[in-house]
Amino acid sequence: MKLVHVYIEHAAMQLNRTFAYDGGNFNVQRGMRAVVPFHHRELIGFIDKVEEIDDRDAAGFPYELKKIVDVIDDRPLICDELFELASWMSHYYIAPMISCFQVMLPAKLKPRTTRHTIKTEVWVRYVKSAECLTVKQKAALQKLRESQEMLRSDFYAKYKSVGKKLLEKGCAEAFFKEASAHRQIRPGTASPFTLSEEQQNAIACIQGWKKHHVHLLHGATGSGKTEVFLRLAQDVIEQGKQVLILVPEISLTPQMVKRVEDRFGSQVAIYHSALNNQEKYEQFQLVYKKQVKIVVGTRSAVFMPFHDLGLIVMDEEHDASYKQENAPRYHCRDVAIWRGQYHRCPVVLASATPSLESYARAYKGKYQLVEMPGRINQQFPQVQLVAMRNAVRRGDDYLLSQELLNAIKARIKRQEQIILLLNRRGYTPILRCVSCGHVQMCPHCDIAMSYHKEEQLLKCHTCGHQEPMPYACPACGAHTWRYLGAGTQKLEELLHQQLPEAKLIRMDADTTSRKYAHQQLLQRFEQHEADILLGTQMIAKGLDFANVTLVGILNGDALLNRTDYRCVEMTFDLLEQACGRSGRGDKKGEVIIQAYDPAHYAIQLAAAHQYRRFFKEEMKYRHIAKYPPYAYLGSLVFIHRDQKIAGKDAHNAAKRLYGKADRILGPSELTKVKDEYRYRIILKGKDREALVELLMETYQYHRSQKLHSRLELDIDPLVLD
DNA sequence: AGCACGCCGACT
DNA sequence: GTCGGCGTGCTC
Repeated sequence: MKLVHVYIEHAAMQLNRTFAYDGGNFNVQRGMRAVVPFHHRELIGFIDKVEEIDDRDAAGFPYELKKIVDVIDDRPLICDELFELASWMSHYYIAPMISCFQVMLPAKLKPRTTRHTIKTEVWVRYVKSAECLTVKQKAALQKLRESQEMLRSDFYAKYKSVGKKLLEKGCAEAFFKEASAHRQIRPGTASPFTLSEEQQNAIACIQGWKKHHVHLLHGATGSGKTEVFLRLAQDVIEQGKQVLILVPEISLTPQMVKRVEDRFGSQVAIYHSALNNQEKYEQFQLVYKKQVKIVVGTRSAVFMPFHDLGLIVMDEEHDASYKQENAPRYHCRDVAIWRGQYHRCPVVLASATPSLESYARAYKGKYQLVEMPGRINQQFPQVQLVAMRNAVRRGDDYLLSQELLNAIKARIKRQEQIILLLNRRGYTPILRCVSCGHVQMCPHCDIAMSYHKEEQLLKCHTCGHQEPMPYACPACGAHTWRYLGAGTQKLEELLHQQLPEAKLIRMDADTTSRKYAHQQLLQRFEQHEADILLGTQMIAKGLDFANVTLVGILNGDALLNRTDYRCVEMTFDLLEQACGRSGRGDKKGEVIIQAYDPAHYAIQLAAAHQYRRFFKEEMKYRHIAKYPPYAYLGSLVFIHRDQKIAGKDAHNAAKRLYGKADRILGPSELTKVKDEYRYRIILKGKDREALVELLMETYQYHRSQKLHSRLELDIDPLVLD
């Protein structure tokens, strides 16, 4: 008989082991999904190992082997490569196998759901011709015959009554087909640009390595990295292989998607989180059935079922959205490099501001460092720093200095466009009672609520809780409020007062919640329907508007006030990326950075575009404090609705861990989120594998003690606040 | 999770 | 003698 080992998903128990079943007469292979009986119910699981055993041996099992109810797939959904990848991830990120399978698949194919939810659509095809047809009917039938098959709705739309008649007469017939992405066959149109010497060099450097290798393409903003990717991709496609291009967030990089589609036409699949389940499933099928050559996608696209990858490109490789913040907490970069190694193909990590980890590896020679320091248009924007302390002292608005205001006026006069970056949503973040100093906090999180003037609401930016703006102070009954800080809504209002003639578009989480809102707003800006684009950090990256000659960064050092070990790096990235939005066309660009601490090295070096010096400076601090890339981090967060329980479990765990890691920090209390208290312990270690073992051991102990708090592990955490 | 099993007290 | 309330443990 066939002994089949199956991974099962179960809500309460994180089952990270297989269960054995009798495979019966089913065609069973590793990576297929199967319906199995499990404790009085039927569940869907993933088949792991299949072995042929003697029936007498089966009788010797300490438990009764149940029969598989059904096998869902007729070929493995998780191929050998992805199975191996899942095993690696499960260990590397300390996550259950089943969660690794889950993250690889679009929701429609995940174990919970059954195959019945897969959408089908009605198609029509040619059957036969007949004598009795009218001229119109004959013409319609001929068209159908030429195109072999058509979507019934399209067919009816084209030939209303004629189409129905043809079906009635039996000349055409309807049939069901699984819905798939509709791709018009269109060739790539855009002709390649002439390459600069720098671009040619970069391509030669990368192609010089025949086998798998990781390359770090450090190219200044506007240096023409995209064209390098497209050339490399073209070459790989001509060899008959596939290409994966990863981008941080598709809605923010519409221009990248457009350029790839223009060049390669219908050979491209797009995969990102804004697609609905059906759309994701359709794009997944395009790759599974080998119908596309290139995938452009966000983090989750790194799991597409490729069979012959020839190149992986990761644009903006430093971006934090490549890290998944729930289990399995993988970093897309690690997975991309793993797959590159498996397929023996080059992996190109690209950024104007590489992560310190990647740059350090390139610096040491583990990756090939390819530099493109110049800009295509040969000019960098001029950067001006404004010390806000002085500006406020002489009477400027604390949001907008006179220098920036004058510069904006000058651009509007010259019909040029402006991007303003303010890293804060809402109107004024904090509402404080003048008489008693009360600040309204979110009832579920220990975080001050933000005031949104347009809707007259207080919103919590952590959990989304909203409540109407209180008239009287709940603490003392007074009704004079003081507004502290300023957000995008407030800035919009201020600009309307100061520059009543200027048209502006505001872009933040509040104006872009609708699907395609991003693209629409950006398109309107591109067509010069507004002079000013005002937004949060979502507008700092990837945008390419030739007519923008001024970028204003309103609170250049806001990120520096955070407690996170990466806040300085994040400040540098944000400033350097924002600078890159200015002067991308023929006109000279300018950048104005307002800051309260303009002497800080992150701001000074970003203003001077000195990545290398920033790298060396910041690495000193990381070295002293033993932070990445000098050490690995592990984070343990204990969570419970009862503060005492969360705190006690965390302290006990810290006691047990003491002396086992190179350094241990905490437990420190984090802010309450969604009514749950959280305590974090941070471990630092030189040896990642030892850290993994230690975290795993702690987790198992925590489970074996049946403690009530929930323990969340994160190895290589990116954010620690 | 969710269900069976078993231990023990209450009640016919 | 038996019914049922809840704590415990298992799921191929």
